[in-house]
Amino acid sequence: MPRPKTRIQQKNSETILEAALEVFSAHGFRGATLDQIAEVAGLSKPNLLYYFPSKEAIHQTLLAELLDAWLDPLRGLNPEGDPVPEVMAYVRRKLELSRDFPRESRLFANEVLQGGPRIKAAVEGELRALVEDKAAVLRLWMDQGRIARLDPVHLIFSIWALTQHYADFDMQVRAVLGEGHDPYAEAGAFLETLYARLLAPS
Amino acid sequence: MPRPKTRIQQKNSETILEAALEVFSAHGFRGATLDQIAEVAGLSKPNLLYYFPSKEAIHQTLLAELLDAWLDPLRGLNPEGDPVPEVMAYVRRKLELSRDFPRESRLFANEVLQGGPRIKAAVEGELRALVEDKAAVLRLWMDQGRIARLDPVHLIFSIWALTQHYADFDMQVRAVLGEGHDPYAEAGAFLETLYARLLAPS
DNA sequence: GTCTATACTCTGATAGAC
DNA sequence: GTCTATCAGAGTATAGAC
Repeated sequence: MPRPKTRIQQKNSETILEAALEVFSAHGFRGATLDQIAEVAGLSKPNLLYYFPSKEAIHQTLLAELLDAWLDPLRGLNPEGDPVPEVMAYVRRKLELSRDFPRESRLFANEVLQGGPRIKAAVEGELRALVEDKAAVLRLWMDQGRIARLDPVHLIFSIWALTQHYADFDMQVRAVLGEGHDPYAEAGAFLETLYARLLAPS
Repeated sequence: MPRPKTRIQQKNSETILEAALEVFSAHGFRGATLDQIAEVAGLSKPNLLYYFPSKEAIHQTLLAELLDAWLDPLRGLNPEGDPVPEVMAYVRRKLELSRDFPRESRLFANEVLQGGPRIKAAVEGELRALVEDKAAVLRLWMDQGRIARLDPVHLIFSIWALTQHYADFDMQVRAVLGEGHDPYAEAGAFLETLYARLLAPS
Protein backbone atom coordinates (compact mmCIF):
# COMPACT_ATOMS: atom_id res chain seq x y z
CA MET A 1 0.00 0.00 0.00
CA PRO A 2 2.76 2.55 0.61
CA ARG A 3 3.60 3.25 -3.03
CA PRO A 4 2.76 1.73 -6.39
CA LYS A 5 5.04 -0.80 -8.02
CA THR A 6 3.56 -2.57 -11.02
CA ARG A 7 2.56 -0.76 -14.17
CA ILE A 8 -1.16 -1.21 -13.44
CA GLN A 9 -0.75 0.15 -9.96
CA GLN A 10 1.20 3.07 -11.30
CA LYS A 11 -1.49 3.83 -13.83
CA ASN A 12 -4.36 3.56 -11.37
CA SER A 13 -2.60 5.72 -8.82
CA GLU A 14 -2.15 8.41 -11.41
CA THR A 15 -5.77 8.15 -12.51
CA ILE A 16 -6.88 8.60 -8.91
CA LEU A 17 -4.59 11.58 -8.31
CA GLU A 18 -5.76 13.24 -11.51
CA ALA A 19 -9.40 12.79 -10.50
CA ALA A 20 -8.67 13.92 -6.95
CA LEU A 21 -6.97 17.08 -8.22
CA GLU A 22 -10.04 17.87 -10.27
CA VAL A 23 -12.40 17.43 -7.34
CA PHE A 24 -10.29 18.84 -4.48
CA SER A 25 -9.39 21.98 -6.44
CA ALA A 26 -13.04 22.61 -7.24
CA HIS A 27 -14.55 21.95 -3.82
CA GLY A 28 -11.77 22.06 -1.23
CA PHE A 29 -10.79 19.19 1.03
CA ARG A 30 -13.98 18.93 3.04
CA GLY A 31 -16.21 19.75 0.10
CA ALA A 32 -14.81 16.91 -1.97
CA THR A 33 -16.18 13.39 -1.46
CA LEU A 34 -14.66 10.04 -2.25
CA ASP A 35 -17.77 9.25 -4.29
CA GLN A 36 -17.05 12.19 -6.59
CA ILE A 37 -13.40 11.28 -6.96
CA ALA A 38 -14.30 7.65 -7.65
CA GLU A 39 -16.78 8.67 -10.31
CA VAL A 40 -14.31 10.98 -12.09
CA ALA A 41 -11.63 8.30 -11.87
CA GLY A 42 -13.99 5.63 -13.18
CA LEU A 43 -13.25 3.38 -10.22
CA SER A 44 -15.22 2.17 -7.25
CA LYS A 45 -14.84 3.87 -3.89
CA PRO A 46 -13.32 0.83 -2.15
CA ASN A 47 -10.88 0.56 -5.00
CA LEU A 48 -9.64 4.08 -4.27
CA LEU A 49 -8.98 3.00 -0.75
CA TYR A 50 -7.05 0.03 -1.98
CA TYR A 51 -4.49 2.37 -3.52
CA PHE A 52 -4.50 5.04 -0.84
CA PRO A 53 -5.15 4.40 2.84
CA SER A 54 -7.47 7.41 3.26
CA LYS A 55 -8.92 10.54 1.73
CA GLU A 56 -6.37 12.51 3.71
CA ALA A 57 -3.52 10.51 2.16
CA ILE A 58 -4.67 11.31 -1.37
CA HIS A 59 -4.77 14.99 -0.52
CA GLN A 60 -1.36 14.93 1.12
CA THR A 61 0.16 13.23 -1.91
CA LEU A 62 -1.23 15.92 -4.21
CA LEU A 63 0.07 18.74 -2.03
CA ALA A 64 3.53 17.23 -1.77
CA GLU A 65 3.82 16.81 -5.55
CA LEU A 66 2.44 20.28 -6.08
CA LEU A 67 4.81 22.14 -3.81
CA ASP A 68 7.88 21.09 -5.69
CA ALA A 69 6.52 22.22 -9.05
CA TRP A 70 5.38 25.42 -7.40
CA LEU A 71 8.83 26.43 -6.20
CA ASP A 72 10.50 25.65 -9.50
CA PRO A 73 10.08 28.97 -11.32
CA LEU A 74 11.53 30.93 -8.42
CA ARG A 75 14.43 28.49 -8.16
CA GLY A 76 15.18 29.37 -11.77
CA LEU A 77 15.91 33.02 -10.97
CA ASN A 78 19.56 33.17 -11.92
CA PRO A 79 21.87 35.42 -9.84
CA GLU A 80 24.35 35.47 -12.74
CA GLY A 81 21.75 36.64 -15.24
CA ASP A 82 20.66 40.07 -16.36
CA PRO A 83 18.41 41.46 -13.57
CA VAL A 84 15.41 42.89 -15.42
CA PRO A 85 15.09 40.04 -17.94
CA GLU A 86 15.53 37.52 -15.12
CA VAL A 87 12.61 38.93 -13.14
CA MET A 88 10.55 39.26 -16.32
CA ALA A 89 11.20 35.61 -17.13
CA TYR A 90 10.12 34.62 -13.64
CA VAL A 91 6.87 36.53 -14.03
CA ARG A 92 6.29 34.84 -17.37
CA ARG A 93 6.96 31.35 -16.03
CA LYS A 94 4.68 31.95 -13.07
CA LEU A 95 1.87 33.16 -15.31
CA GLU A 96 2.31 30.14 -17.56
CA LEU A 97 1.98 27.95 -14.49
CA SER A 98 -1.34 29.63 -13.67
CA ARG A 99 -2.51 29.19 -17.24
CA ASP A 100 -1.42 25.58 -17.66
CA PHE A 101 -2.07 24.32 -14.14
CA PRO A 102 -4.96 26.33 -12.73
CA ARG A 103 -6.26 23.37 -10.70
CA GLU A 104 -2.95 23.06 -8.90
CA SER A 105 -3.06 26.78 -8.16
CA ARG A 106 -6.55 26.50 -6.72
CA LEU A 107 -5.63 23.46 -4.66
CA PHE A 108 -2.82 25.45 -3.11
CA ALA A 109 -5.01 28.52 -2.64
CA ASN A 110 -7.75 26.50 -0.96
CA GLU A 111 -5.19 25.17 1.46
CA VAL A 112 -3.47 28.45 2.33
CA LEU A 113 -6.78 30.30 2.54
CA GLN A 114 -7.88 28.01 5.34
CA GLY A 115 -4.71 28.50 7.32
CA GLY A 116 -2.89 25.66 5.60
CA PRO A 117 -2.81 23.08 8.39
CA ARG A 118 -1.45 20.48 5.99
CA ILE A 119 1.13 22.71 4.31
CA LYS A 120 2.22 25.25 6.89
CA ALA A 121 5.45 23.42 7.75
CA ALA A 122 6.60 23.44 4.13
CA VAL A 123 5.76 27.12 3.75
CA GLU A 124 7.65 28.09 6.89
CA GLY A 125 10.59 25.89 5.92
CA GLU A 126 11.34 25.28 2.28
CA LEU A 127 9.40 28.18 0.79
CA ARG A 128 10.62 30.75 3.27
CA ALA A 129 14.24 29.70 2.81
CA LEU A 130 13.96 29.96 -0.95
CA VAL A 131 12.37 33.40 -0.75
CA GLU A 132 15.08 34.66 1.57
CA ASP A 133 17.71 33.34 -0.79
CA LYS A 134 16.21 35.03 -3.84
CA ALA A 135 15.35 38.21 -1.94
CA ALA A 136 19.06 38.53 -1.19
CA VAL A 137 19.79 38.32 -4.91
CA LEU A 138 17.24 41.02 -5.65
CA ARG A 139 18.63 43.20 -2.87
CA LEU A 140 22.11 42.89 -4.33
CA TRP A 141 20.84 43.94 -7.75
CA MET A 142 19.18 46.94 -6.11
CA ASP A 143 22.39 47.87 -4.30
CA GLN A 144 24.18 47.75 -7.62
CA GLY A 145 21.55 50.02 -9.13
CA ARG A 146 20.58 47.45 -11.73
CA ILE A 147 16.91 47.42 -10.73
CA ALA A 148 14.84 49.95 -8.81
CA ARG A 149 14.92 49.79 -5.02
CA LEU A 150 11.86 48.07 -3.52
CA ASP A 151 11.13 45.70 -0.68
CA PRO A 152 12.30 42.48 -2.35
CA VAL A 153 10.00 40.12 -0.43
CA HIS A 154 6.93 42.18 -1.22
CA LEU A 155 8.10 42.30 -4.82
CA ILE A 156 7.97 38.50 -4.84
CA PHE A 157 4.56 38.59 -3.13
CA SER A 158 3.34 40.91 -5.88
CA ILE A 159 4.37 38.45 -8.56
CA TRP A 160 2.58 35.61 -6.80
CA ALA A 161 -0.55 37.69 -6.25
CA LEU A 162 -0.75 39.04 -9.80
CA THR A 163 -0.14 35.74 -11.56
CA GLN A 164 -2.10 33.38 -9.33
CA HIS A 165 -5.05 35.77 -9.37
CA TYR A 166 -5.84 34.70 -12.93
CA ALA A 167 -6.10 31.03 -11.96
CA ASP A 168 -7.66 31.39 -8.51
CA PHE A 169 -10.23 34.05 -9.43
CA ASP A 170 -10.76 32.72 -12.94
CA MET A 171 -14.53 32.84 -12.58
CA GLN A 172 -14.45 36.51 -11.60
CA VAL A 173 -11.92 37.46 -14.27
CA ARG A 174 -14.00 35.88 -17.02
CA ALA A 175 -17.27 37.24 -15.66
CA VAL A 176 -15.94 40.81 -15.60
CA LEU A 177 -14.12 40.64 -18.93
CA GLY A 178 -17.05 39.01 -20.72
CA GLU A 179 -16.84 37.11 -24.00
CA GLY A 180 -14.10 37.46 -26.57
CA HIS A 181 -11.16 37.88 -24.25
CA ASP A 182 -8.02 35.82 -23.68
CA PRO A 183 -7.32 36.57 -20.01
CA TYR A 184 -3.80 35.11 -19.97
CA ALA A 185 -2.67 36.84 -23.14
CA GLU A 186 -3.91 40.17 -21.83
CA ALA A 187 -2.41 39.51 -18.42
CA GLY A 188 0.93 38.71 -20.03
CA ALA A 189 1.03 42.03 -21.82
CA PHE A 190 -0.17 43.94 -18.78
CA LEU A 191 2.36 42.37 -16.40
CA GLU A 192 5.17 42.92 -18.87
CA THR A 193 4.41 46.65 -18.85
CA LEU A 194 3.89 46.76 -15.11
CA TYR A 195 7.20 45.19 -14.17
CA ALA A 196 9.13 47.00 -16.88
CA ARG A 197 8.07 50.33 -15.36
CA LEU A 198 8.44 49.16 -11.80
CA LEU A 199 11.92 47.71 -12.10
CA ALA A 200 13.56 50.27 -14.39
CA PRO A 201 16.42 51.84 -12.42
CA SER A 202 15.76 55.54 -11.92
CA MET B 1 -38.63 33.59 9.94
CA PRO B 2 -38.04 36.03 7.07
CA ARG B 3 -36.22 38.75 8.98
CA PRO B 4 -35.71 39.80 12.60
CA LYS B 5 -37.99 42.32 14.23
CA THR B 6 -37.61 42.60 17.98
CA ARG B 7 -34.42 43.80 19.61
CA ILE B 8 -33.60 40.31 20.91
CA GLN B 9 -34.08 38.78 17.50
CA GLN B 10 -31.91 41.47 15.96
CA LYS B 11 -29.17 40.83 18.47
CA ASN B 12 -29.26 37.04 18.10
CA SER B 13 -29.25 37.24 14.32
CA GLU B 14 -26.16 39.39 14.45
CA THR B 15 -24.45 37.05 16.91
CA ILE B 16 -25.14 34.13 14.59
CA LEU B 17 -23.87 35.96 11.51
CA GLU B 18 -20.71 37.03 13.32
CA ALA B 19 -20.05 33.45 14.41
CA ALA B 20 -20.88 32.11 10.96
CA LEU B 21 -18.46 34.56 9.32
CA GLU B 22 -15.73 33.33 11.64
CA VAL B 23 -16.36 29.68 10.84
CA PHE B 24 -17.23 29.90 7.13
CA SER B 25 -14.21 32.08 6.35
CA ALA B 26 -11.90 29.66 8.10
CA HIS B 27 -13.26 26.39 6.70
CA GLY B 28 -15.35 27.16 3.63
CA PHE B 29 -19.03 26.34 3.25
CA ARG B 30 -18.79 22.57 3.39
CA GLY B 31 -16.00 22.56 5.94
CA ALA B 32 -18.04 24.59 8.39
CA THR B 33 -20.59 22.83 10.59
CA LEU B 34 -23.61 24.15 12.44
CA ASP B 35 -22.11 22.72 15.62
CA GLN B 36 -19.07 24.96 15.27
CA ILE B 37 -21.15 28.02 14.49
CA ALA B 38 -23.46 27.29 17.41
CA GLU B 39 -20.53 26.94 19.77
CA VAL B 40 -18.91 30.20 18.67
CA ALA B 41 -22.27 31.97 18.87
CA GLY B 42 -22.96 30.52 22.32
CA LEU B 43 -26.34 29.20 21.19
CA SER B 44 -27.78 25.76 20.65
CA LYS B 45 -27.89 24.29 17.18
CA PRO B 46 -31.69 24.18 16.93
CA ASN B 47 -31.75 27.77 18.07
CA LEU B 48 -29.65 28.75 15.05
CA LEU B 49 -32.25 27.13 12.87
CA TYR B 50 -34.96 29.10 14.58
CA TYR B 51 -33.42 32.31 13.28
CA PHE B 52 -32.33 31.04 9.89
CA PRO B 53 -34.10 28.31 7.93
CA SER B 54 -30.89 26.51 6.94
CA LYS B 55 -27.12 26.56 6.88
CA GLU B 56 -27.36 27.67 3.28
CA ALA B 57 -29.50 30.66 4.27
CA ILE B 58 -26.92 31.85 6.81
CA HIS B 59 -24.22 31.68 4.16
CA GLN B 60 -26.33 33.51 1.59
CA THR B 61 -27.08 36.30 4.04
CA LEU B 62 -23.37 36.78 4.74
CA LEU B 63 -22.49 36.89 1.05
CA ALA B 64 -25.21 39.40 0.25
CA GLU B 65 -24.11 41.75 3.04
CA LEU B 66 -20.49 41.32 2.04
CA LEU B 67 -20.87 42.16 -1.61
CA ASP B 68 -22.14 45.62 -0.98
CA ALA B 69 -19.27 46.54 1.33
CA TRP B 70 -16.91 45.02 -1.18
CA LEU B 71 -17.95 47.26 -4.04
CA ASP B 72 -17.88 50.41 -1.96
CA PRO B 73 -14.23 51.47 -2.37
CA LEU B 74 -14.44 51.21 -6.15
CA ARG B 75 -17.69 53.18 -6.15
CA GLY B 76 -15.76 55.93 -4.42
CA LEU B 77 -13.41 56.47 -7.35
CA ASN B 78 -14.32 60.01 -8.29
CA PRO B 79 -14.28 60.94 -12.01
CA GLU B 80 -14.03 64.61 -11.02
CA GLY B 81 -10.99 64.05 -8.85
CA ASP B 82 -7.28 64.18 -9.54
CA PRO B 83 -6.42 60.89 -11.37
CA VAL B 84 -3.29 59.63 -9.61
CA PRO B 85 -4.42 60.53 -6.08
CA GLU B 86 -7.84 59.00 -6.82
CA VAL B 87 -6.35 55.64 -7.78
CA MET B 88 -3.93 55.81 -4.86
CA ALA B 89 -6.84 56.43 -2.49
CA TYR B 90 -8.68 53.45 -3.96
CA VAL B 91 -5.65 51.21 -3.40
CA ARG B 92 -5.39 52.48 0.17
CA ARG B 93 -9.08 51.88 0.91
CA LYS B 94 -8.93 48.39 -0.56
CA LEU B 95 -5.87 47.51 1.50
CA GLU B 96 -7.57 48.81 4.63
CA LEU B 97 -10.51 46.58 3.83
CA SER B 98 -8.16 43.58 3.71
CA ARG B 99 -6.55 44.61 6.98
CA ASP B 100 -9.77 45.35 8.86
CA PHE B 101 -12.02 42.69 7.34
CA PRO B 102 -9.82 39.73 6.42
CA ARG B 103 -12.55 37.21 7.21
CA GLU B 104 -14.89 38.84 4.72
CA SER B 105 -12.11 38.74 2.14
CA ARG B 106 -11.54 35.04 2.74
CA LEU B 107 -15.26 34.27 2.62
CA PHE B 108 -15.40 35.91 -0.78
CA ALA B 109 -12.21 34.19 -1.95
CA ASN B 110 -13.48 30.78 -0.85
CA GLU B 111 -16.60 31.34 -2.88
CA VAL B 112 -14.97 32.61 -6.08
CA LEU B 113 -12.24 29.99 -5.90
CA GLN B 114 -14.85 27.26 -6.10
CA GLY B 115 -16.55 28.76 -9.11
CA GLY B 116 -18.86 30.92 -7.04
CA PRO B 117 -22.17 29.11 -7.61
CA ARG B 118 -23.83 31.30 -4.99
CA ILE B 119 -22.33 34.60 -6.14
CA LYS B 120 -21.78 34.31 -9.87
CA ALA B 121 -24.91 36.25 -10.79
CA ALA B 122 -23.84 39.26 -8.72
CA VAL B 123 -20.34 39.19 -10.20
CA GLU B 124 -21.61 39.04 -13.76
CA GLY B 125 -24.15 41.74 -13.06
CA GLU B 126 -23.45 44.36 -10.44
CA LEU B 127 -19.69 43.96 -10.21
CA ARG B 128 -19.12 43.81 -13.94
CA ALA B 129 -21.23 46.92 -14.54
CA LEU B 130 -19.32 48.87 -11.90
CA VAL B 131 -15.96 47.81 -13.32
CA GLU B 132 -17.00 48.84 -16.83
CA ASP B 133 -18.12 52.19 -15.51
CA LYS B 134 -14.86 52.89 -13.68
CA ALA B 135 -12.73 51.44 -16.46
CA ALA B 136 -14.26 54.07 -18.72
CA VAL B 137 -13.17 56.77 -16.27
CA LEU B 138 -9.63 55.38 -16.22
CA ARG B 139 -9.58 55.19 -20.02
CA LEU B 140 -10.60 58.81 -20.25
CA TRP B 141 -7.81 59.84 -17.90
CA MET B 142 -5.38 57.86 -20.06
CA ASP B 143 -6.67 59.55 -23.22
CA GLN B 144 -6.09 62.89 -21.56
CA GLY B 145 -2.55 61.83 -20.68
CA ARG B 146 -3.17 62.27 -16.97
CA ILE B 147 -2.15 58.70 -16.12
CA ALA B 148 -0.08 56.19 -18.06
CA ARG B 149 -1.82 54.07 -20.69
CA LEU B 150 -2.63 50.55 -19.48
CA ASP B 151 -5.46 48.07 -19.84
CA PRO B 152 -7.86 49.65 -17.33
CA VAL B 153 -9.67 46.43 -16.39
CA HIS B 154 -6.43 44.59 -15.70
CA LEU B 155 -5.29 47.60 -13.72
CA ILE B 156 -8.33 47.10 -11.49
CA PHE B 157 -7.61 43.36 -11.32
CA SER B 158 -4.08 44.17 -10.18
CA ILE B 159 -5.39 46.28 -7.32
CA TRP B 160 -7.71 43.51 -6.21
CA ALA B 161 -5.01 40.87 -6.45
CA LEU B 162 -2.34 42.86 -4.64
CA THR B 163 -4.54 44.01 -1.77
CA GLN B 164 -6.61 40.89 -1.20
CA HIS B 165 -3.48 38.76 -1.27
CA TYR B 166 -2.53 40.03 2.19
CA ALA B 167 -5.84 38.87 3.68
CA ASP B 168 -6.36 35.68 1.69
CA PHE B 169 -2.78 34.39 1.90
CA ASP B 170 -2.20 35.80 5.37
CA MET B 171 -0.73 32.54 6.62
CA GLN B 172 1.82 32.44 3.80
CA VAL B 173 2.70 36.13 4.09
CA ARG B 174 3.39 35.82 7.81
CA ALA B 175 5.23 32.53 7.45
CA VAL B 176 7.58 33.96 4.83
CA LEU B 177 8.12 37.32 6.53
CA GLY B 178 8.72 35.78 9.94
CA GLU B 179 8.46 37.60 13.26
CA GLY B 180 8.72 41.34 13.73
CA HIS B 181 6.92 42.47 10.63
CA ASP B 182 3.75 44.47 10.08
CA PRO B 183 2.55 43.04 6.76
CA TYR B 184 -0.06 45.72 6.09
CA ALA B 185 2.21 48.65 6.89
CA GLU B 186 4.88 47.25 4.58
CA ALA B 187 2.32 46.46 1.91
CA GLY B 188 1.00 50.01 2.10
CA ALA B 189 4.42 51.47 1.45
CA PHE B 190 5.18 48.97 -1.30
CA LEU B 191 1.91 49.51 -3.15
CA GLU B 192 2.28 53.27 -2.88
CA THR B 193 5.60 53.03 -4.69
CA LEU B 194 4.34 50.49 -7.19
CA TYR B 195 1.34 52.49 -8.35
CA ALA B 196 3.18 55.80 -8.28
CA ARG B 197 5.69 54.42 -10.79
CA LEU B 198 3.09 52.57 -12.81
CA LEU B 199 0.66 55.43 -13.23
CA ALA B 200 3.05 58.33 -13.75
CA PRO B 201 2.38 59.71 -17.25
CA SER B 202 5.45 59.28 -19.43
C1' DG C 1 -37.79 31.47 22.39
C1' DT C 2 -34.89 27.89 23.83
C1' DC C 3 -33.78 23.38 24.96
C1' DT C 4 -33.34 17.84 24.66
C1' DA C 5 -34.03 14.11 21.88
C1' DT C 6 -34.09 12.20 17.63
C1' DA C 7 -34.95 11.27 12.56
C1' DC C 8 -32.61 10.84 8.43
C1' DT C 9 -28.92 11.46 5.09
C1' DC C 10 -24.31 11.54 3.66
C1' DT C 11 -19.69 9.98 3.84
C1' DG C 12 -15.31 7.69 5.03
C1' DA C 13 -13.84 3.31 5.74
C1' DT C 14 -14.07 -1.97 6.23
C1' DA C 15 -15.55 -6.99 5.41
C1' DG C 16 -15.66 -10.47 2.55
C1' DA C 17 -17.07 -12.75 -1.89
C1' DC C 18 -15.15 -13.44 -6.44
C1' DG D 1 -7.36 -6.42 -7.66
C1' DT D 2 -12.04 -5.26 -7.88
C1' DC D 3 -16.62 -5.51 -6.56
C1' DT D 4 -21.21 -5.53 -3.42
C1' DA D 5 -22.78 -4.86 0.97
C1' DT D 6 -22.48 -2.63 5.10
C1' DC D 7 -20.89 -0.28 9.40
C1' DA D 8 -20.03 3.77 12.26
C1' DG D 9 -19.84 8.48 12.76
C1' DA D 10 -20.85 13.10 11.56
C1' DG D 11 -23.99 16.45 10.12
C1' DT D 12 -28.43 18.92 8.82
C1' DA D 13 -32.79 19.47 10.16
C1' DT D 14 -37.20 18.58 12.83
C1' DA D 15 -40.45 17.24 16.84
C1' DG D 16 -42.06 18.39 20.87
C1' DA D 17 -41.50 19.57 25.88
C1' DC D 18 -40.95 23.62 28.73
